[in-house]
Amino acid sequence: MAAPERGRTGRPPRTSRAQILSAARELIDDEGWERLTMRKLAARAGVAPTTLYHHVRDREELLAALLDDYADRIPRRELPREPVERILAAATVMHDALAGWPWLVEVLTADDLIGDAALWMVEAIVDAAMEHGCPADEAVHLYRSVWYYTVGEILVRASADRKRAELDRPAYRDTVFRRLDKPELPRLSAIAGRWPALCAEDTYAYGLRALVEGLLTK
Amino acid sequence: MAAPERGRTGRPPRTSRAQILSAARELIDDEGWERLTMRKLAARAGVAPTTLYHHVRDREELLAALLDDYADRIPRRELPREPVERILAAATVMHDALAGWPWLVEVLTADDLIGDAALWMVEAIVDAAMEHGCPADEAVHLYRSVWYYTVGEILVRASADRKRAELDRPAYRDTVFRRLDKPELPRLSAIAGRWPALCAEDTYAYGLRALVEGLLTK
DNA sequence: ACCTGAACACCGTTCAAGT
DNA sequence: ACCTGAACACCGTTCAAGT
Repeated sequence: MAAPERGRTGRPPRTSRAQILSAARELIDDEGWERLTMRKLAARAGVAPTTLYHHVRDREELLAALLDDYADRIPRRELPREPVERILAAATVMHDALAGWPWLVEVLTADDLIGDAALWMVEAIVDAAMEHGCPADEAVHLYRSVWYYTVGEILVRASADRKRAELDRPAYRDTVFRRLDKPELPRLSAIAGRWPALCAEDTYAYGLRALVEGLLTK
Repeated sequence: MAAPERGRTGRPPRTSRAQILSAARELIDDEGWERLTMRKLAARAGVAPTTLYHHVRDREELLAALLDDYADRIPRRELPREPVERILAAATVMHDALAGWPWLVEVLTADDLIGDAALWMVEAIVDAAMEHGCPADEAVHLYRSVWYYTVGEILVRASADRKRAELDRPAYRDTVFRRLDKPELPRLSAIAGRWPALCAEDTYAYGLRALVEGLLTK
């Protein structure tokens, strides 16, 4: 009741939530999200660690805020009219957004955390599937299959990249494939040398199209 | 040279690596893998925290050991002869093995960590794809698409389950879908009420079949 | 209202010392 | 050879006290 519109009481703020968020983004880009600690973040923001708790509830809320923020920035693309192509395009927007900041997937993998701001992509996919002739349930299931595939791709690629960056150990896969000349694994033995190169290829779009066409031509 | 076959020198071991691993398994089953700390593990094993480092190099090696161990226990199933069905069956074995201990995915998501013991499943899929007529590269790409889809499904389901278990917050998704009556999201608004139920359905096999058939009928 | 230092209850890991 | 306590360099978070 007595709270004045403009004149607040007490000390004026020196730190804003926005400052904290952008410091957090810097820190994550520099060191990765697992290495974001409240204490390091405070240091970068130039405040005491305890000050952070005036602006965010806890570490988890901070990460969720970063995620929402990022989702808001995803530009809304014009999507093709043809349903199948529309699904592929919307899924690709999701995929590319995640690929740009793969740690998000690790924070968010719950089916849902696709906050508000990202729902238009879900809508696009469900709508296109229904326009193509799917009943509602199937459209949702299609969306979920696409989501599984997309999350998996991002995650596998992200952790492969991370492993590659930590050059200390020579990539477990390589040691596995080196000893790989077993009669019970003829196909893998034959292809062992080319395996790393084949895995490095970007086949997201390829698999996505197959998945969607497979789902729609049942 | 002088090392005797049987008579070792020094104090006899009181702790074995196997004991540590099984204590770790208990701890993970009780509290989840993120909560497995070296100190808690030591307490459960009845030794000093520092003792663990005599038996495993560090926490990461411990987790890798658990993973290898688990992979060794996956029973080798007889797979169908028909290629498409063989792919589906092998993928399902992978899927079910991971579903039984979903934290593994989070440890392992690198494309590779499918240690030695699990390679037969990869072999089965690549082999079936080639028998069906795929060239080697395509067979590998098919395997990877299946792997993405599988990893994604496990991960999304596991973290949804975890969220549900932490009942303190009322599932972000539900709050999102409650306010969901926006004209720009007509499909989602119409289906909002049924969304949770639809997401709870197990559609792994459904999407897997579509993906594989989509990939093979290009 | 906003910020802080001190403190609590933790971590993983190393290393010199004990048996 | 095996095990340990003490110690190091960290965590996230709370809370009473300062301005």
